[in-house]
Amino acid sequence: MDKKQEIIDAAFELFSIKGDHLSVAELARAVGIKTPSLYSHFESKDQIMEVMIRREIHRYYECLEQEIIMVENRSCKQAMQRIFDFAMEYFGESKQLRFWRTMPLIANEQNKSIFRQLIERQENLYIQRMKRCFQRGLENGEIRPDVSESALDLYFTMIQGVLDIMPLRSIKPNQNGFAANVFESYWKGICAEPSAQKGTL
Amino acid sequence: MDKKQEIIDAAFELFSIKGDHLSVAELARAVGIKTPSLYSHFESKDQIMEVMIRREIHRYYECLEQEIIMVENRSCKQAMQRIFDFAMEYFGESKQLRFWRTMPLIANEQNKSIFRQLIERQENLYIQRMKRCFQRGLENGEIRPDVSESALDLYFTMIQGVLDIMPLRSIKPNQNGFAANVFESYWKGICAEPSAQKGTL
DNA sequence: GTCTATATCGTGATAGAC
DNA sequence: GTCTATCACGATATAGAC
Repeated sequence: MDKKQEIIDAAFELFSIKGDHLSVAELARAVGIKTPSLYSHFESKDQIMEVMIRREIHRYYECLEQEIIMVENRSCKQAMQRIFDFAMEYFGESKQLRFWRTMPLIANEQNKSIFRQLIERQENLYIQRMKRCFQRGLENGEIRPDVSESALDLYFTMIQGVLDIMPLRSIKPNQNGFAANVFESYWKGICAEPSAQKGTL
Repeated sequence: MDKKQEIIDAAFELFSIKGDHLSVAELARAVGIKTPSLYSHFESKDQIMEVMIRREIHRYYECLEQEIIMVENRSCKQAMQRIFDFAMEYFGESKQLRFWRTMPLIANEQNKSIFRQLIERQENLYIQRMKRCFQRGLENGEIRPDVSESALDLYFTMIQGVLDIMPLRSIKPNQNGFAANVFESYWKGICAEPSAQKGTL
């Protein structure tokens, strides 16, 4: 088995728990070696962090990309719902949620800047894809014609916000009612036939 | 002037920039004394952190409370808009946004637990108040009668989400268009006469 | 690749003089 | 209340044997 990989895996685990406070000693212990041995695999702690964070960012947007491709010929509602659900599933793993909350706050400014740019680029691709999905909904009449494009921004903010609010209120990702109801409320606000939609309360 | 207060102020500034990495040496320098002198005012670094964080949590919910009282006899839309705007103003100060992002990630588990409880209690009061506002909107016909209570959760998630998304897309709080448009989209989704609302795009 | 031993630094905190 | 001097500790990292 690949020790390098093992180290990165353990670094991810520890980082999502202890954030920047993870020490190389803990990391070494987690993979069953002594501290100096880490330095046969990596140059520095910062390098380990960089590789680990870069991998997770890449992994997330890779999965997201695949989900989007899979729903490209579905209805707008189905697509938006699926991508919403995907975010809930991915971030439902509390490790991953903590990773993304912690990552922007790391001390190393150089790494921080690298990740910012990486994410901004990926995020723009994601926005473009969802914009097309939204347009499709407008064109095929799923979405009311008077709905502005800001409703798509409301969609993005909803996803982020649900992920903030659920831990704040101690709602577990399993209790899926909260997230599902919020999405229904959102969709009801932009869909063409509000009276035809089934209420959730 | 009160040195104790000065220290807390400086701790807030530094914490919102450097998070948990702020050192007592920096803190002492910031208020123009040497490290050991800090310990005439406080018992430990953890205590300084506790007082400082507690103060900011209190300050925030105090302001929020006042805003809510001020809009209690206004229309539902005006009230929701005002509270939304208040959040944008408060967190528009990047210090405060960083404070609230960083605070849940501090290392000291005991402090962390104290703040969790403190916030959860305040947050419940806030939710109750907004629930009443929402009910008012339903009763006086501002909000469509078929809108479920989850639309209020969508409101909360929107506020949180806007605060996440804006820095992610490098949108400055001054460029108020983004937030304002998202709120309009939200309101359009729940208000009684969608055709009467002015679109924003 | 892994180890023991060690270097070097920054940290939070204390003792004790003024 | 503030200082100088100092401590104990844990951090990252390196040297060099196996």
